[in-house]
Amino acid sequence: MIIDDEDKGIGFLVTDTARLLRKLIDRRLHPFGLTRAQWAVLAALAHRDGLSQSELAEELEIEKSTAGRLIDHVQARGWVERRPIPKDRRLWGVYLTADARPLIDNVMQIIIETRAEMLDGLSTEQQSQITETLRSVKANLSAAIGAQHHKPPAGSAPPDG
Amino acid sequence: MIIDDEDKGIGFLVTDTARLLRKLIDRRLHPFGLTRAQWAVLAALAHRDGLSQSELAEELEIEKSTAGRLIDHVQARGWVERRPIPKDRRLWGVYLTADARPLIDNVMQIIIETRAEMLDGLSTEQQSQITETLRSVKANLSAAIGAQHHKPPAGSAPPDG
DNA sequence: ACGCAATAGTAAGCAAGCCAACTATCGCAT
DNA sequence: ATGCGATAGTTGGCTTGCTTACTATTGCGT
Repeated sequence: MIIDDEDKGIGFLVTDTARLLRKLIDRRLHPFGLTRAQWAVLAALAHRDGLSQSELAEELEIEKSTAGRLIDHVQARGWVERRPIPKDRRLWGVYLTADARPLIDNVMQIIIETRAEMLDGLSTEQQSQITETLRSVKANLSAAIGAQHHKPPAGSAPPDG
Repeated sequence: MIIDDEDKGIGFLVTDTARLLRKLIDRRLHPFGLTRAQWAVLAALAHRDGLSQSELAEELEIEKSTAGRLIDHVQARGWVERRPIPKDRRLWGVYLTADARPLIDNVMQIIIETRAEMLDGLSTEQQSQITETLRSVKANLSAAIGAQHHKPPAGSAPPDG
């Protein structure tokens, strides 16, 4: 039951790394009035504009409620607009505005620089390996969450005796 | 036509992985009335009991305000208590209660199982590599944040407005 | 002894993430 | 065509995280 420092393990390492990355990027984007999460929205739309909110949520792998609020923020800043989609009145397409374009170019530079700093000292080989490994881990976690979704934890609440 | 994970980069990969991990563990600990972040507090104290709040914050690499609130929660649940430290009246030692011990044993099992699922299919070699690589990345990020700390963003001025 | 900087902890405010519950709309089956 | 389940989006509530600002206490230098 003693937890070894070294054995704090990959979980803590991933968590800490993600937190530091968010902290760093949030600070660097702060002068632009932008957060990392909001940047992800703009980046996704730069890749493919006009996604519906649910498509955006799926793309970013966040809940639709979270996506909706992120869109609120960037829309309030004037970088994005919601347009109704005539075919289905439930849908709202999210589109970048003209204002967003120069912002994206600027921020993209910062992101690229930050990525370089983050990966400083890593060999190309290491970068490929960590990418591949993280993809496996992510897939494992997705599978576990999916399973959790269909069947609630076996040990916790089986009142049927 | 799902957008390729490929060019999203290691940053998004780390972020997504951390988020999935948190989601999974939060769900599995929910029956215990515990979150992943609160578990980290208990785990740290299981490793070394009686830390002050600032020491705990440093150990967990979070801000002391965040740590304070986490302690509030686990204290409210009765798993931890704050004891004044006579030598310095600013300090509060955080100690596990007797109630926490069996909980920790139970949760530890779940954490270990989850870790195994997360790492399923990875070779020992891959596990060592990702650990080492993540440590480098984390160090790079810490360095960047430290630099940011001393010298506010001088080079990158926001585009007017 | 006094004043002042540093440290420990708290509080308030904001963003982001989750979940659950709700409304509106759609589509399909009867 | 009607009604009902499924889907899109919103809202409210909660936790975590950071930042900033505040109080209390300490310790050091003069």
